[in-house]
Amino acid sequence: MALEHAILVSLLEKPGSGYELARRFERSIGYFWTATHQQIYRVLRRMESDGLLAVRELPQQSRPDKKEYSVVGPGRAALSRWLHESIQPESMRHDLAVKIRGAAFDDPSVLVREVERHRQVHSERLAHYLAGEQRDFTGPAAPPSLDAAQELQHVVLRGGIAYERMTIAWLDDVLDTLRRLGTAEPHA
Amino acid sequence: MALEHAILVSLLEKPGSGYELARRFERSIGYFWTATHQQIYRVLRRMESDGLLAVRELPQQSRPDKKEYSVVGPGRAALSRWLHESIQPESMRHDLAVKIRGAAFDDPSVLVREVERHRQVHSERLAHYLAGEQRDFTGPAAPPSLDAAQELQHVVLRGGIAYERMTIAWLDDVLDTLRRLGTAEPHA
DNA sequence: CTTGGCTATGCAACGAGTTGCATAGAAAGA
DNA sequence: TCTTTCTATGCAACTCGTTGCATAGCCAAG
Repeated sequence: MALEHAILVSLLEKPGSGYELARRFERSIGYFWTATHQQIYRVLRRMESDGLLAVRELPQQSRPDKKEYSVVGPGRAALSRWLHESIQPESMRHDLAVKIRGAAFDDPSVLVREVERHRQVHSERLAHYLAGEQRDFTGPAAPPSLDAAQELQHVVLRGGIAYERMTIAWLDDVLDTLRRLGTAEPHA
Repeated sequence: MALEHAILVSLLEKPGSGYELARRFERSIGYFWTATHQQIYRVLRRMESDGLLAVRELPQQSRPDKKEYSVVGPGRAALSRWLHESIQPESMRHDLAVKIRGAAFDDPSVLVREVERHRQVHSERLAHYLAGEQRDFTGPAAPPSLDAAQELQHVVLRGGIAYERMTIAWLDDVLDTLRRLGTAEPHA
């Protein structure tokens, strides 16, 4: 149940509402974790009733009220406990790879479009990460010296960048292979 | 619901029992998809009752009977349909990255051991993949020319290799960062 | 002026995935 | 001999995660 921990980290970095968390999960935290707003609201309520979080109701005009969550003592302790546990290395879950192997039982060339589309998405993500890196860490507007939290955010972002670069290179390899098979063995 | 599709691909590559599938999911298919035997048995039963698979009961002596599943017409059609659909590019779910960002709120050096352990696991996986590549595709015992299915298996395996190499390099980067922070700012 | 998007939260239902347990005989190692 | 491991399947209970829907007022674009 690492969604809880991802939420703790995100709220320690900055308190916020469920809605705000959901948006963060589409951006920075979402580089390596995703969740829908449903998931987030449900877990937030549970974490609050477990005493890991505190809520503050912020009435807003012309907008629904907002519940701002922040981490309290037991939440911080829970995160610390988790950091000292060991987790098992993640295992992949890569639909596209399943499709690629499956293409052997159909026409491989039907996947060319799909793989191109994925390549496009990963290119955009890479550009987005690189822009973020410039903005926050390596560009002229970035702070001249970084604290520990920023250093760690940067190394995670470098992981995201490395992942996208690797993925793009691999998808090019896949496209070459699919096109080679397409011309060599035209299917029905 | 891509587990269904992963099972279809695996059974098209070679019919087998739930138990055998579970073992494959620890090896080749498992490079990019995982499932427990529970998951697999349950889905197999559903797929069979949906008419996607056929079962053959193989009585065995001194061993529980085995149910060998194979893909039948509608199963093949379901796979083909799925191949023509588009799927959304996967999104990460990387516990370790959550931990790394979380380490800012504790002592970063507690993660060194953990990251080293993950690095070790990924090194072993890389060695395992490279051995498999030698055996099946690039070594002297590999078939001299490959059919489409083998080409596609190979390009997926190359993806696994690229992934592991990238991950190992990134974990080295993480270790450098953690160690730098550990000496620069010794915590309580 | 109407459609769609944004903020903000939530219910209900479902499907996906994990964990613990159970059975049961055979072979291999301590 | 005793314990563990392997083959082979399965139930029950649970948590995790997704999808569709609902509310509700505001703002911007067509």
